[in-house]
Amino acid sequence: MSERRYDPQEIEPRWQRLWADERTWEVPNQPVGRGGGQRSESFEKSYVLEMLPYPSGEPHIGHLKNYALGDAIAHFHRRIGRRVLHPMGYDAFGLPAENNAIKTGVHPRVATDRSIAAYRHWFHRWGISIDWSREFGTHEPRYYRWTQWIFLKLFERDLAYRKEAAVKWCPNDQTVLANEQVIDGRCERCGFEVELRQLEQWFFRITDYADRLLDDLDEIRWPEHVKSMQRNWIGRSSGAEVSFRCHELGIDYPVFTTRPDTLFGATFFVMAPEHPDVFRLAAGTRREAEVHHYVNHALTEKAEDRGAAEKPKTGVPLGRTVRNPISGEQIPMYVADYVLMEYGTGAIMAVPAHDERDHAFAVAYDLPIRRVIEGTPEDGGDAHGLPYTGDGPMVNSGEFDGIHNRAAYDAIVTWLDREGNGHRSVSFRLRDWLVSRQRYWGCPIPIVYCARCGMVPVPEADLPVELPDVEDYKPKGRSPLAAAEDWVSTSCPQCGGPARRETDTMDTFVDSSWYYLRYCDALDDDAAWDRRVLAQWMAVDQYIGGVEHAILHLLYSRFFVKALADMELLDVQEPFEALFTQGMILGPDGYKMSSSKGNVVAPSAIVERYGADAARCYVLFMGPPDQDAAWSDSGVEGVYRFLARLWRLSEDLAGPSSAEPPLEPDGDALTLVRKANWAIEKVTGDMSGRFAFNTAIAAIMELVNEIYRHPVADEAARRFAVATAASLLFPFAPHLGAEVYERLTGRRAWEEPWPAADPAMLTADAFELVCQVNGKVRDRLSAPTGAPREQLEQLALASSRVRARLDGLTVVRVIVVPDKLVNVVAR
RNA sequence: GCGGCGGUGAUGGAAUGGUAGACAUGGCGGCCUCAAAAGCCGCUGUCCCUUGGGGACGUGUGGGUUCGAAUCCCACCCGCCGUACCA
Repeated sequence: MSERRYDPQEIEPRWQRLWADERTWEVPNQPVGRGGGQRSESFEKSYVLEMLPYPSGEPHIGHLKNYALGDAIAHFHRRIGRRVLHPMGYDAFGLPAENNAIKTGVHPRVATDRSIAAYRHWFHRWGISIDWSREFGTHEPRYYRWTQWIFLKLFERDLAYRKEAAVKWCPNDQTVLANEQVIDGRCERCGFEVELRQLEQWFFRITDYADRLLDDLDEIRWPEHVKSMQRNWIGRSSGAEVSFRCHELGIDYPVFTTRPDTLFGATFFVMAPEHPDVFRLAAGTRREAEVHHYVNHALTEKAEDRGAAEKPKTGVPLGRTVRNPISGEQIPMYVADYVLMEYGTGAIMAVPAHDERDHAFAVAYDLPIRRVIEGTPEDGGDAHGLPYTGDGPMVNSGEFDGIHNRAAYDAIVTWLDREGNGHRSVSFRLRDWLVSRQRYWGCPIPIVYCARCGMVPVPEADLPVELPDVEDYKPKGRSPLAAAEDWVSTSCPQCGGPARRETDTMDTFVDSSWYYLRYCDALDDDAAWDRRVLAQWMAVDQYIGGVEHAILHLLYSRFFVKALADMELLDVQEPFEALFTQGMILGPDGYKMSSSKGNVVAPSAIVERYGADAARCYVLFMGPPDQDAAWSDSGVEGVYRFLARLWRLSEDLAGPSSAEPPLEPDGDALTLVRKANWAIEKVTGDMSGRFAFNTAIAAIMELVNEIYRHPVADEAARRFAVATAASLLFPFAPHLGAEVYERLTGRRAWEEPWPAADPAMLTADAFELVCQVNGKVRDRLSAPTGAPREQLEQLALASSRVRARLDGLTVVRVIVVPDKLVNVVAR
């Protein structure tokens, strides 16, 4: 054995230099000629993409896992003959760089570019196969020029609009937030409790796409839990809108209900404290003061307290009544904080007999409870207990009595429609996307305000509206850009008169909602992309990232693609055909890594100690890649030992002779050749379809172990086995894979087609026949492969161990599974 | 509450109707060495029979389907993630 040691610090930079010098991973676009430009038939494309990183400091271990995963897939796709697009960029705008600027005075651009340099360095050092010719940061004017262009396209189609609304405001970050950025009533970034503010802001009309965003989930290969999160978030429920008329004021109040069948049971009516008509309704009644007091209290209450699950129901009467359109009775109106302004119409019909919340309220305020659906025990419903939310025949419902409530549902909606009192309706939980932010480090919104012309879009030719430098980044409730007077003050593109620029910037999720489109045509300075070039690559065939983006980024991107498709700017309906969500790497203590816990594992330290290959292999070997797993130092050492074992084999066997399998191997050589073919089959299977990288790597380990177990086998067989191990390992540990493969074959692993197993080597002459008696293993015998069932049965019945178990019993039946087992059933 | 996912040795995990525990970690023993490191080889689910070998048990719990169940079905317990006074 060699005296030299496996030294990744020598091997890895050598290959990295070669790949950089030769630009190995660059893939040019196909020329787009007149008329043509569609995807060429001569190759199958594969767009493999990991979520782009937000550059902050240095990459962490989660990045390593993300890119190790994507790179393995990209390499595998290349070697099975696909043309692979595997680009990289940076999600470079955002609050952390800006907050850092406030603290240190360093311009966010400087800090961000420094981080980008670090990320780029490490991606090279990890040996990730990236097409660097397409790299960009979303903070570069050559990119955000087109972000602004998309904004204008949305504005043109009225998909971007400005309106005043009660919006979520983070008092710490001094900016508004999208609904999706509020977690449990707190800012997802800093954890401060959000406040409601009435402000005029920019929105994207994502709600126009709610139905398609929901329905098209069925068309994409995404993990079920991510789809389910999106379905939840969009929250479609179908029901009816029903009008309740207040005669005293002569106003119709519509409510949304999913249970029009219970309309006869609506015995009171409740409005949200935020409902704009609450004060108007109470005005002049003896309840006026009480209503004011209640509403003011509700509006100042913290979101967290108000939403508390076990909170008792409170509310006050408005002193008015509305008419139940179907029963004709006048029912009292209330204001209560359990009704939400943001959902439905901000008012509800209350059916205490068949809704838990309405029931609790009715009990607290002694309101009438009228059952309209009879519960039946076989429906699982208590025939007497209320509230009853199950199904059953209608009662107390006039002409609808006696029919099943599901049938009554349709009948009542039809009746409402005919009488002009309501109609079928669908309600969504999804709100429009609030995209403006009162912060500096983001993409400027390309709009100017002119005293004469009003809101005017910046002409396309004037893009980009460049982000100016400012002195003071500190947020003061308005964008720091507002202080850049020279920049704000401009002239109107329409009339030439004095005008002022929009000083809000865009939510950074806007930047990342289309970056994968730009990669396809990253160098195009005349357009965001050429539709024909986009057609060569889109959609992304495999997207890989963290589950934390299940709603925000993934929903916004889907919305963008649908909106752009409607504008005939691209030809797909979904951006990401398949999605893989990786699990988190936890600290060695099993907790989420955080500097405050002191359990952070820095990839730089691991790579310096064990090399990039060992680090990459280990994060893939830890367990199924979609599962969380705790870091283990001894685990990475084990993988390093495995790589070193393979490397030492190549030391012994290096040389110019071939690594072709021997023609007619026997004995140890045959065992080795078979094992190598078994590994090819196993790794190929683990990588196609499912991403069982952990078991793929385990199979290569088995192969290497087998080679060690047969040190005196025929050299041709050993060379073939080692070269095969290197070839299979290449997608996971590209440096060592290339190194060993070249030593044995003189060729480059990435230029080789993926190996195909020799079917003749996948089966042996004999197999181990498992003999069971009544389902329990009693013996294992060697039997010839492909033997007929009768022969296997006889073999098993001849076994003395089997016979001993059958003593005194009668054989009832014998089950034979060819090439596997025999089960003797005896009584 | 609703939706999704999961529960297997000391540990990460493998096995998706056919030999439970691949592979790796940790542990124990051996070889090499003056010694150590590295490396190589072997053993390692639990309990029992006092061990050449054999037996029983064993995949959260209880039931079911099946010749055969970690795997399929029903009920329950526990954990994680998302969401929630959504009408």
